Amino acid sequence: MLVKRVCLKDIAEEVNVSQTAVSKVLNGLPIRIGQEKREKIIETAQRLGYSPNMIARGLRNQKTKSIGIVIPDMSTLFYPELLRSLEIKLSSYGYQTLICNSEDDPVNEREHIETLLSRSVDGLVVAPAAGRDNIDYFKEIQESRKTFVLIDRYFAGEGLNFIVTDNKQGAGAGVGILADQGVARIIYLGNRVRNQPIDDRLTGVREEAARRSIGFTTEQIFLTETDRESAGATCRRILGGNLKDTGIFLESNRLLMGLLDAAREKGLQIPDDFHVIGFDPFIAEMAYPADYASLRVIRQPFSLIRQDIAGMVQAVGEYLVSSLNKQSNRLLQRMLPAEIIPGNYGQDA
Amino acid sequence: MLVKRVCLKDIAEEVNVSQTAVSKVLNGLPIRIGQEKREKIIETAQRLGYSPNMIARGLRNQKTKSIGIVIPDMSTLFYPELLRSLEIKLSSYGYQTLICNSEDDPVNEREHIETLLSRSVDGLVVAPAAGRDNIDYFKEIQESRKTFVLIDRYFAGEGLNFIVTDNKQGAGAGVGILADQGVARIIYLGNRVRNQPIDDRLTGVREEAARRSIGFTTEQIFLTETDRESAGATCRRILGGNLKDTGIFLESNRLLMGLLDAAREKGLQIPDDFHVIGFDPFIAEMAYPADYASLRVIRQPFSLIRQDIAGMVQAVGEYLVSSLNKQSNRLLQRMLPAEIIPGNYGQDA
DNA sequence: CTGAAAGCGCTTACAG
DNA sequence: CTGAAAGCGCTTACAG
Repeated sequence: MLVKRVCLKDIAEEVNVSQTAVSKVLNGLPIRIGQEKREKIIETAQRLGYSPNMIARGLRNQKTKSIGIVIPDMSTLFYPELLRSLEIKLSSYGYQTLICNSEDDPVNEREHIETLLSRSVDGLVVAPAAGRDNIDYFKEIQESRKTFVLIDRYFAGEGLNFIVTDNKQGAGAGVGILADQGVARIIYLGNRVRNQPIDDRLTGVREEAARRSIGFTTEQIFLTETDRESAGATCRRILGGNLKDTGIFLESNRLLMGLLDAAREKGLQIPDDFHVIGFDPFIAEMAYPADYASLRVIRQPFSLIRQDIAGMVQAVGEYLVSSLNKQSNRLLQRMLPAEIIPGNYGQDA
Repeated sequence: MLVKRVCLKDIAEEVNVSQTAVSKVLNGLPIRIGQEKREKIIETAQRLGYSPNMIARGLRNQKTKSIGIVIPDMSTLFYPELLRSLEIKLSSYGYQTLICNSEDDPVNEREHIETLLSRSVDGLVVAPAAGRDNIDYFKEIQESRKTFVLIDRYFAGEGLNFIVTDNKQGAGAGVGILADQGVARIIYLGNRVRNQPIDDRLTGVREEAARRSIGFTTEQIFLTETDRESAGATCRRILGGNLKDTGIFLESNRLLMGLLDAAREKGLQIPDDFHVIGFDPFIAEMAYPADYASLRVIRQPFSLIRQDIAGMVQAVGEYLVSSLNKQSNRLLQRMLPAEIIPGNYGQDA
């Protein structure tokens, strides 16, 4: 049989007190009641296995103790990692996580947010999908005083809350590493589909290159689809040219395998034939023979620029808690510094 | 200002009909009402941006159109991948995914399930944490006729629903591959913390080894903690012994990096000095120099046994839909075959 | 056929 | 101080 969950009324009848009394005692609210009755209520609740119906409570309180999270992608380790930390954090504050996957499509994204809103989530954390389609929609939500924050990706100058990596700074630091390796010329490999954070990376490279008088012109920027095939094709063009004192800047770790595939074809190695730096540790899924072969191109590990996921999650957690409790609704726009993970040039790998 | 969402009553007042009429029209339920009024209702709902409050609906219907998912781990690519497919599937059926992370701890697991239940999820998909602590609890839930299914991990002979990989069959197939490579002796590297699926793997190896008269005794089973250090230490002991015609069977992909570290230290290579097969494509997070060095131990890619994640998700999806709609509550215990991903021995890697 | 009213399980303002 | 009653936003059995 479908067992009915016990509710306040059941306890009230059992103990012979009002439902109000039960509610107040169980929630630790002030109420004058005999010690004996109080204990009886608590004992009975325990015995019957009472646990409050959060749906009813949510309807009554207009608060559900839940947070909606929308991310564009679960196929790298980046968002799952972010999700995991966020879930642990929120759950420690008693919040339930509702996740949605937009698959980087603004239409999906919007539908998912509508659903989350119809489920009365108390707050929304969104790593927005590609494009600017939903900016006005986000503004509406934020202006409705719903707790709202963008994570990882943002939009500049739109007055939306965000917590992201300082991509410009990180990219600049990466150029510094290349310069230390004697690079005199940078080739930038980026995604064709643009968004603010990766534009910031490009800006960071351009500005730091200028500051250090490293050659960097428009012809040195290559944009590509991120699938391995396309990235590989683009890289074959890059690697076909002159590579003397060249550092290749990878806008994201998704582009690496394509680069390695192309290098392998041409018999080139890192760092012997060119230098590399890029954003975020990449993961290799060692399922296919070709992967091993391509990884061999890396004769010595290069440095990486890593986003501070833990820091972002920490910041989001703090923001949610403060925003959810108080009515404070001030603008929050934070950029967290990226970190350099050094390779080991000069040592034996 | 915190904008109030529009509700049925608002529409009813605006159009001057009963709330009942609005509800029925909007839900496409049979109602005799003038074409004009009907259109007015729909138009008004649209204009005011009405969207039903799922919390209220959930309370009234005792159904929330939501599914709770509890997984033990988000740090490999396995569960995120599973989560992603599941979320896409469920969302296509109009179900919201509530996820929780037990961190492989039964106490967390139980707390999370309590929370999910208090949120009136319609169903529960659980990849159970280590140990058997919650078996009785799971039984209670399943017997209460709540839609309930274990995924990826299960308990034999307990009458609980599950959809998992046929680990015994997969492991046996793996032994076949090793045999084809001329292996005459198997060393089994497994997790110290046991559960049913990995026990099945061990059984599969044992039975297939016996069938093929491949040496496999208790001394050839090594159990270890799964962290890289511990696995490495265990593997140093293994690799210190005789390795002639030896195939190492890896119970899970988490053990690989330890094996590679140990092999590198000892100057051993695959397949020159020993053979390997194991469960699931492993991922390498290429952040640290040592990872590259250790991966070089693999001179030629070995074969892998892969679980059919897409198949499991498909099966779970089908089960949920049928169980949620009908009152059919029959026992579901399915094992999906594993697949071999061939390495490329004999070719140049 | 139709719409007012009950009720899902809570919390809390308010009448006694 | 206390507990009955209202109300959160829905759906649907039921009285008219």
